[in-house]
Amino acid sequence: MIIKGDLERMAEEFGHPGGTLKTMLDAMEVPSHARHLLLQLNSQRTKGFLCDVIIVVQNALFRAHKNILAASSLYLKSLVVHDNLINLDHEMVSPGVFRVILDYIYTGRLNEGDQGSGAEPNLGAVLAAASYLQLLDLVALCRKKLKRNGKYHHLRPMHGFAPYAKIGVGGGGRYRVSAPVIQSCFPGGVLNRPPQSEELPPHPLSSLRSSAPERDCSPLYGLDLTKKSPDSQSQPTLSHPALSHALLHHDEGRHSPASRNQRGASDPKQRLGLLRGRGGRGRGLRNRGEGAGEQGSEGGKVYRWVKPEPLPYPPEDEEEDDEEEEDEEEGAGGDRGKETNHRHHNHHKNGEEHKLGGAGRPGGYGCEGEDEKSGSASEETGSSEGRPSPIFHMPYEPESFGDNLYVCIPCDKGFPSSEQLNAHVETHTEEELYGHPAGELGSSNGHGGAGGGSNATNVNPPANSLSAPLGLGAGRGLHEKSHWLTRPYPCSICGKKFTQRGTMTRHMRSHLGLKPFACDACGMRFTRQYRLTEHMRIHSGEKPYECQVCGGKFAQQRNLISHMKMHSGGGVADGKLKMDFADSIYPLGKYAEHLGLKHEKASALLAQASQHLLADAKAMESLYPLSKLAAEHLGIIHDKMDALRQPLGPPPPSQQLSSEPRAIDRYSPS
DNA sequence: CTGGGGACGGGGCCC
DNA sequence: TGGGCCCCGTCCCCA
Repeated sequence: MIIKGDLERMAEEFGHPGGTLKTMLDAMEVPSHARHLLLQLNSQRTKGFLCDVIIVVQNALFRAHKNILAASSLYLKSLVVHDNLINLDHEMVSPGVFRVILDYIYTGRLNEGDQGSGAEPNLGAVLAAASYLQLLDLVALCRKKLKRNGKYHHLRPMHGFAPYAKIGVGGGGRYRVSAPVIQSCFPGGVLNRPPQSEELPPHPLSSLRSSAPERDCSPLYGLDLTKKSPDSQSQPTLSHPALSHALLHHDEGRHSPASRNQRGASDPKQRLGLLRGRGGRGRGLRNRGEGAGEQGSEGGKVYRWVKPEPLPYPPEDEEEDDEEEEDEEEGAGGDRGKETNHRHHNHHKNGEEHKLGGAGRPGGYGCEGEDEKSGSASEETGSSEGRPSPIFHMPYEPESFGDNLYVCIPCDKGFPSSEQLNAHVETHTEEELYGHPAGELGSSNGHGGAGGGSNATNVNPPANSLSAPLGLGAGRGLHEKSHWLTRPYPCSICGKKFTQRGTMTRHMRSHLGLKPFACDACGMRFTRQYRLTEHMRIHSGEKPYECQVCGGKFAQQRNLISHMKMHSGGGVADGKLKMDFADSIYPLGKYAEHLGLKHEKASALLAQASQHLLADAKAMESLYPLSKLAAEHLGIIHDKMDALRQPLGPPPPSQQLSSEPRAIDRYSPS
């Protein structure tokens, strides 16, 4: 499998050129070792075992191993080196094509898909995607096959980029991002790049070979993306969107201003790729100190809301393991892409493999309650891109559903491409959506409640109910409709709906374990910078929030609030009282500004305090100044009123509630 | 066992 | 689009 040339390159890659080669060759005493190793890796991928990276391709998620991807392509390496989630431009790589590519990476075989059907992937698409992903070996293989098929000449003028002519073109395409890293190796750019050698690649991981010259030829490769800078303040600025994307996420983990400056430079979808780790989450799985997370168990799978069905394949895909002779015709390079289709049947052994969340997700994101009725692609209308679409994906076995990877939740029709699915979704009228006979598509039991209690809403979300408001009874349908209209941003993993896209994106991070913000002190990671800011107070010992009743200090404002509720005997029981305060405390709000409190917050505290003061004047006074204002509002403690008429000085240090701790500013990207 | 504090996650909302 | 802040809620620890 690994031939001499590969080992030379590997030796060079790992810094042991020349003399070490013999050692490596000698070490390969079992000729099938490499092959078996790859088979094992692929098997692990199909099971999701030890998969440490998720590749998002449009609406599809694939799981894989960073090492494999990194060894296959410098471009992929740059993406996965610090991110556990990478997002590929779906205009460059379709899910179907990427599935083929991923199979190739793990097997060295190129499954060209169903060429006859016209459904992707086809060689041209694979070629373009391979070029984009800088899988040079695959590029060469595709070219060879295309040439053999007499099709390559159609692509050749564009050097294989014909289907994606936007690449490298100066203007316009909305998703015209991430020109392949190849570009940097050829100053003329991708489109000017001379055709690659027709020499076929020897090994699916032979980017090891390509890495050396690429490092030499582009300053981009001078960036060591594999090394975290101990000093987050100095980060290179990249003009290359793809690399800047990759770097961006590294930077976000370091919170450097430079990284913030990268905002907007990369594909917005790629910004989703902020994965820093998949620490175990959820109650009872606190990942203190990071690294507690487990990987989910799905591998190389795409996700959609479908019910897992009994699979026609055995759970293990070992059928491939034997003894096909490769390199039957390609000489030194060793063309691994046999013409025979080679598919890897991924199989869920149990429902757990349908979870994305992995550990800490009891029940996972089940797909129960819905039948799989994969239909055929037929509708071809416009696109619903850019607007909410009831399209969701759940773990599934690509091979189990043929090429119709995209399933419309309402009608369960499958489509070979997201475009077709989006087009199909367009055909669903609102009347259809809410007039659907109840129960036909299953019951709804998850409303994705607003706020709080993540467990209650994230566990076992019924696919159909969470993803689309279909199949509902009249009354319930209206209710769901209101949800749908007021929460137009559904999570593509669990289907929970959100009022704002940003909230949904943030929610997605939690699904994927995206924790870009790392504590330099303990390594703990957070999904939000604000959380890190809070957390840093643990290390700094800063407790800027002080209870004016008992003098207790708190590092987190919310804990002070909670504490104040204790003082006030349980909080505000009368919501109207709270509102009355909120509506009438503008002067207080002004004063609250001095305290760093927002108007609403001040009113809430005031309301809480006031309830207490009605029974305990001492506490009222102790909440000074808020309580005094409250007292004024309530007409009590009149003897304090004079004090309020005096100019407001700066608040006591303990009341600078919103003052962000300067000591930890360095942790803030802003 | 209970209450309080510490710490953290998720969602809403505004900027 | 993301950051910042707030709120709700939870878990864990400890007295």
